[in-house]
Amino acid sequence: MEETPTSRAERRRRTEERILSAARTVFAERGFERATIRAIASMAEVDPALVMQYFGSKQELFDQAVRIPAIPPLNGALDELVEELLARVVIKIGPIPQASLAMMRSMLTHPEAAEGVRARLDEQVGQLGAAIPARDAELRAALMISTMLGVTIAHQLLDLTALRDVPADRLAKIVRPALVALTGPDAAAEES
Amino acid sequence: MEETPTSRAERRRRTEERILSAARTVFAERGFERATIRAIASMAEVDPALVMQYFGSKQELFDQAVRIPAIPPLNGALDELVEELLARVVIKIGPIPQASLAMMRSMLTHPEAAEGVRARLDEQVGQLGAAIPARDAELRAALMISTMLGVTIAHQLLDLTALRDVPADRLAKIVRPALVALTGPDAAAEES
DNA sequence: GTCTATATAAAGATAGAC
DNA sequence: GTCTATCTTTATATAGAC
Repeated sequence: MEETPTSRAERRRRTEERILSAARTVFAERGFERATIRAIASMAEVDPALVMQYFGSKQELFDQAVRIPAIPPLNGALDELVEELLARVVIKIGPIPQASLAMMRSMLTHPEAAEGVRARLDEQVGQLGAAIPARDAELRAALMISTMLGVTIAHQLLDLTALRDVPADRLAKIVRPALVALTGPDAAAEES
Repeated sequence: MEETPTSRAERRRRTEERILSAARTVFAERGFERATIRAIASMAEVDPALVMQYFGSKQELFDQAVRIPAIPPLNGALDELVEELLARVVIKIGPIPQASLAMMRSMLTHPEAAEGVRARLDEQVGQLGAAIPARDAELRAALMISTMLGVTIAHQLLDLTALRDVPADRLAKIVRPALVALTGPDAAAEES
C-alpha cells in the first residue's frame, strides 16, 4: 500500500519535531536542570510518556534538541573574520538560534553542556587563531571569542539594562575596534 | 557566669561559618540546582538537619553564602578604572572569591542569582559610565563589563584550552588595549 | 542543642490498558 | 501507537528522641 503524504512515519516525524522545538524553547528558558519533561510535553501538546518513548531520557532529548545542524567554519582574511564574528553574535541579535541559547543557558551547571560549548569554542579559537599573524595568536583568538561570549551573555541571558533595545549597528560600531585591538599588531609592525 | 572564649555562641558562630564556607564551595562548583544540603553538610562535617535548623531553607543559605562583604565602588580617572577592572578579574586570577564564583555559576539558571548579578553589573556600569567622556558612555561601560565577564567565564568556568595556565600579565597586556578601545575617543577628539 | 527518622513533593522512568 | 497510572528516586523540610 502506497503511503499518503501524512503516513505514520510522516506523522511521527512531525510530532518529534514539535517535541524538539518545545524542548529547545524550554531548555533555552530554564536550563537543563529546571526544565521538565512534563513542561516540554505540555508545550508540544503530547503526553509526557510519549517524550520518553521517543527519546529515551531527558539527556538524550537535550542532546538531540541542541544539536546544531552545521558548524560553519571560521576562515578567510582577518578583517573578514572580525566582521563575521560581529555578524554572528551582534548583528544577528534577535534570531539567535534557540539551540544555541539552550546550550549556553545550561553550560555553567550541566557538565555535558559545558563540555559541548568548550569543544565548540576551542574549535573556533583554533580557526580564528590561524588567521592572526601576531604573537600569542591562540590567546588573542580566545580573548576575542571570550569577548563575544560575554556580550552575548550580558545581552541575551542577563539582559543588562544598558544593552536593552540597542540597535545592532551601534553595538557593532563600538565592539569592532575592541576586536581589532585584540587581533594585535600586524606582522609587519612586530619588530620587538 | 563569664563565658569562655569557646562559649556556646562562639561555637555556634564557628559552625555557621564552616557551613557557609562549605556552601560557597559547593555552590561554586555545582550551581544552585545541583548543590545539595547533604553535600554541603557533609563537607562541613555537620548533620544535614543542622543546616536547615540554622538557615531555614536552601535559598536562605545561598543568599547568606554569596553575600559579598563590601561592594567596592568603581571611581577615579578613566585610565585608573581600566587598570582596576583588569586587576579585579584578570590579575586577581586565582583568589577570585568563592562567593562570586557561586553567584556566577548559578546566574544563568537560578532566577535569584540572575537578578543579583544583573543588579551588581548594572551598578558597575553606572559607575564606569560616569567616567567615560565619549558619547554612548553607558553603552560603552556595559560592553567593557561584558568583556570582563566573558573573559572570566571562559577562563574560570568554562576553562577554555587557550586560556589555561596563562600568566596574568600576559592576559592583561592583551586585554588592556581592547578595554581602552571600548572607552572610545576622548572628549577632545569628538568633533562629528 | 544535635541527630535519627520520617513526611512531603517533584520529577524521571516504566508497565500495562486501550 | 498512545496514554493512564504507577514505581522509584532524590532531596527539601520537619518532628521528635536523646
